[in-house]
Amino acid sequence: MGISNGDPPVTASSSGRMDRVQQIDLSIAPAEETYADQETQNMATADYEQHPASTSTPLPAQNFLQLGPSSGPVSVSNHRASAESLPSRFRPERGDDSNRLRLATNHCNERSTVEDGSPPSSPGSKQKSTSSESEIRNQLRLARLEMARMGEEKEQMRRMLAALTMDYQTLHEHVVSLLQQQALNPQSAQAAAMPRIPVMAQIEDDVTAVNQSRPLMQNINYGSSAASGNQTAAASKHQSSMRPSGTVSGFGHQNSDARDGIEESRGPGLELEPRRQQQQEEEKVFPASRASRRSALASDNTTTTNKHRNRSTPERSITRNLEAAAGIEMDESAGSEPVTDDSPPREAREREREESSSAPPAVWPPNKRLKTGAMHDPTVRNARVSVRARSDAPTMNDGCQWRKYGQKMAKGNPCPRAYYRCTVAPGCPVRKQVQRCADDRSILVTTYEGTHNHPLPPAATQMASTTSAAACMLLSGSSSTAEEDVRVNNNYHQIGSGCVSSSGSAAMLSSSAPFATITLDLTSNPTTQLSLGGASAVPVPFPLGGPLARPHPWALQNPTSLAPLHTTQYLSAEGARAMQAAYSNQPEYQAQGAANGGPQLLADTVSAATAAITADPNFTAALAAAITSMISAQANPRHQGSSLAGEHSTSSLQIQGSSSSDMLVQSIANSVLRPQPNPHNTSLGNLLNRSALSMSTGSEDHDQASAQQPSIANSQGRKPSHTISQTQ
DNA sequence: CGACTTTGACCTGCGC
DNA sequence: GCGCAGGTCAAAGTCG
Repeated sequence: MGISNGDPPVTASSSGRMDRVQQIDLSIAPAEETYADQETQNMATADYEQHPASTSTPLPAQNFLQLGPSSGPVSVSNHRASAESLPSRFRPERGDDSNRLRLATNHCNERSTVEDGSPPSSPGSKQKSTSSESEIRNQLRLARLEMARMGEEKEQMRRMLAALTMDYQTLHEHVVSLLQQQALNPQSAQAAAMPRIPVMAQIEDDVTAVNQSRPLMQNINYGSSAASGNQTAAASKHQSSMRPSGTVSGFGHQNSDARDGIEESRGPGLELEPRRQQQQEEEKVFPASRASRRSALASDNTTTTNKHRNRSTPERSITRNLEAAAGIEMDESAGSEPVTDDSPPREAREREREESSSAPPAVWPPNKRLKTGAMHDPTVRNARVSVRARSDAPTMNDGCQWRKYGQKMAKGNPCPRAYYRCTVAPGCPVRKQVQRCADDRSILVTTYEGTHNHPLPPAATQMASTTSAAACMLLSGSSSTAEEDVRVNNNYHQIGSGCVSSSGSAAMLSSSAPFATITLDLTSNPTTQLSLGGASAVPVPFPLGGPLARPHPWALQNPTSLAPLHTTQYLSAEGARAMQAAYSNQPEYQAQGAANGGPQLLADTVSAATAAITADPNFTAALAAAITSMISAQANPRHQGSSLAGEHSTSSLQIQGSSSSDMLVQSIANSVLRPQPNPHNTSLGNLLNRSALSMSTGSEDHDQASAQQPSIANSQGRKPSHTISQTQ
């Protein structure tokens, strides 16, 4: 599946992509990875997790098997049984074999060429030729044996995938039925507000049991778990805290306790013990309360000069990180607690800082971890949702209150970029960037980042919901990854460069590495465009509004792990209508719309965009192709791009509709339309399952896909990416 | 007077 | 190590 287009070299964020490859890719092996230690195929699961070649990162236990929505207590044993064979199965043996075969073949060819050019009558040439022929025959025989073995493995993988898919489907059906029962129950409303529905708790317990029994399976992600499973404790805490109890996020497993929040927020997801340990270690390293730190900084700020006030010292970074990670908790402390001077003196804090810096490397230095564009959680801060819309106003009216806190001139754009912070609630981490398009200054590009930790106004809520779903979908394409310590399950959604026209016809989503960015282009015409970009883009309809009000825990896993690919899909109007119909059938949205009485235009936009994106069966193909491309890019680090949205070049890839589109589309629709406890798992799980299945359907499929892929026409000549334009 | 905007400085990550 | 670019902060200024 190698897409060879000169892509940027591997960056720190690329490690997560490799993890994703391992999560999803059952049959496509990184073409460039070589697993010299063939004996490791027989290694135990734990050994495999620590296999030095299995990932470019030192992160063990990041080999995910994403099964999709984990929805039921059913067939856990099957998962376990299936997983028994995973360690060796998921190893990129095929790629390894392929490489070896390829190398062998090339070797033979080279030899033949050289020898053919030698004088045939020279002494010893005949003998030499005979020996080389025998060698070639031996190599061919070996190659055949390898191929036969690969075929057997392929069959095994197919069977395993089929079993996993069946398990998942069973679980999903079970959960759906339970949810329906809950809906019929008069107490369903209350149950819906429960942070943790019983069935999910049971599933979670089952999955946890499986994980505990099998170390490798710790990272099995059932749908949303995929995202959450990788989340760090801080991120989990952040996520859990970011869900106000009063919000409608049905999947919000609220729990004030950080560690509980990890498990709860992940739903059936699995938490790695090392992550807990990491959080504990972090707390050890930074024992002081976040509030006191903030107070300390505040007090320090008042006593120091402007130049030396709480500037970005490591401590400050830590504080930022903690603040961001703490979410509401931190906000509350900041908002309600007066700035006291109970903080330790500067000397003490510097000492503490030194201690922190000298802490064992088991804990990634927070001041380093935070930076990569994300203060505390790369997923949180890396995921963005952009909205392009024509507006004469300085900023779009998205229903939220914003306060401008900065303005900078961005490179490549004569128009300044303004930075806004949500002021609806104190401490809301949501920020947005507003910048006019350099080409067309009538177009306002608004990029949202973060998740509201407060209820949103009706107008903003709808849009945020859709945005959230879109971001989830987008990011679901990218499996959870593990950055250095794997932090996933962040309620984070971004809009990068997509569009949904108010007419309900055009929506273009794109994401680009290293930031997973979904872009809604409201400036385009009625054709819905789905652009899966750089990281992974999933076409999702976004109502104008703002950041995600109802975050999907699993959604923003690790944007950085997304492949630098672009996929663009043009959805048919028929699909849009179908999806709109489906959308209108969503009780949640109906009730919401009725209660809110929000702008009908906004609702129409959302519904239309959702419909357009999710109804089109071809979307499935686009998604599958995007995932495939992402996997390929992950397998080939050179393909990893780091360009921001709108900066990457675009290539085109023509793909045909997928036969599995119905199910996937339905899953996506569920995800978009029902941001409930784990419905998004469906889409993610199906997506991944489909992707894995399609990838495991044989090498011919791969070859076909590979052959399809690169029709690369760099339009911008920067970092090549790929656009999947679906032909209808 | 409070809320908001402007603006220069600062910090960090990344590429060279 | 240096410079660049993006992002953030907070004092100063502005507005209602």
